Amino acid sequence: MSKQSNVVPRPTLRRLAMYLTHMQQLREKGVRWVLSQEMAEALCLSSSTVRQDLTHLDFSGTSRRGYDTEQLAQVLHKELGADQITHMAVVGAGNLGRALVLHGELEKHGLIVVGLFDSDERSVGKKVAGLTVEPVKKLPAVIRNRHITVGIMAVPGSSAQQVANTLVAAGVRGLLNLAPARVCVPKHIALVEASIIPSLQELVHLMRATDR
Amino acid sequence: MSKQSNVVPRPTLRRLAMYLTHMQQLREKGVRWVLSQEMAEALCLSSSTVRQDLTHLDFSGTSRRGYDTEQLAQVLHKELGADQITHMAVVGAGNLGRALVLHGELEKHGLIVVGLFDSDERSVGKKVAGLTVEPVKKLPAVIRNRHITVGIMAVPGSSAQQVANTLVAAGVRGLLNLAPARVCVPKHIALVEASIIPSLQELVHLMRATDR
DNA sequence: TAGATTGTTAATCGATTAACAATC
DNA sequence: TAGATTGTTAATCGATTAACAATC
Repeated sequence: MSKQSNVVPRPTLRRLAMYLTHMQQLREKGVRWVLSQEMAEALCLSSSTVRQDLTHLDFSGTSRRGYDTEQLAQVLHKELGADQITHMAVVGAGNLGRALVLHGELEKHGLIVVGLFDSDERSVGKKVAGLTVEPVKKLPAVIRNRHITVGIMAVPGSSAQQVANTLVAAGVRGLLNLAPARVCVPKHIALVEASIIPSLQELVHLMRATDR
Repeated sequence: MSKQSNVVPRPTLRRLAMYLTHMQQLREKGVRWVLSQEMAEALCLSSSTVRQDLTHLDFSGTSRRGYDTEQLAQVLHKELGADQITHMAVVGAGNLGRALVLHGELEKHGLIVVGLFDSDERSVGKKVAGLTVEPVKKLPAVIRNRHITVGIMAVPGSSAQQVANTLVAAGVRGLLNLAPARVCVPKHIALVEASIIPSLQELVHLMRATDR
């Protein structure tokens, strides 16, 4: 009945998102029940990890039958905040920033881009899928007026920290950093890194390492 | 002289990429030496973590002076594979896939997109920055002919596993998964996940959790 | 009931942090 | 030399895995 202690470890959190997409796929196929062992196989995990992860949810399985896919999908949906609308701002109207605005999948998860900013005068005023690129100096006012709680940074590495500071000062409570540079934020601000270049560098190293 | 044991832990690897961009920024400013403590502050780490990480490199600092920024940049550059050209294929010519092809920064790191594929007939033949979108069925031949070693998956979650299988069968040795679904690959294939939607779900959860 | 699967507890593994000896 | 910083070793922390009792 009452929620678990509520501090979901980060690695678990990432897997919860995977469980949700997997449940949605199973439900489309009409599968009602799934075993921890089956989930583990589908997602390259151990069944132990799956069961441990699910203890963080306000949810239980049934011995010998496994987990109700619909119920699990619902609980995960809520746990990952998809039951509420989140307003986001994208900073950086380059190729990546524009791609995000055009990305239709976000809305399915309650995520809406309601602001697009760029520091380059020349791109200000351009339209991207119904949104107009606005200058970064308008950011603080827009963040407040449109109730934006998440900032997505799609800027060059050299300006990443400065943009992060601006967003935090404007009042966002979470940052997704897509820039190829680490940023520092106060610890009450949630930060997730998903930069592509560092990920590719990691990948290339792993490939070399297995060579030898 | 001889390389360290050469199994760089993943968390360390991610930080090595950060150290490299930081070194490049310092060098632009003309900074010759940097202390582990200074690096730690700039990147929100502990100096202990920085020193531990650097032990994985074929490189040493100097007591009381710190690390030579140029030398460290060089060693990191090499360690992360930027000294060699890596040919990559992007699968999925949607907004994200096209943004990657147009992303000018990749080449600075020795990363070149030499193939762009899509399963949708309608986008086949279109040009994106000098590359022509090719049908997925040509993938195996192209991977071989153009010496492609990395596959970047920018496809819907529902087709992610199938695309991964195709890429692996075609002979790539590393995969960057940008699709919102976990994929399984044989263990000799390097895999890095950098999907945006799961990252945003993680972020939204973290924001909620700190609320309470 | 018997048997298989969950939920949970304990053991293992790996990464981070702390502490300090070696070094410049 | 004295003092501060690196490199390294040991202690701590956290996540994963293994094992098993509870449950259906």
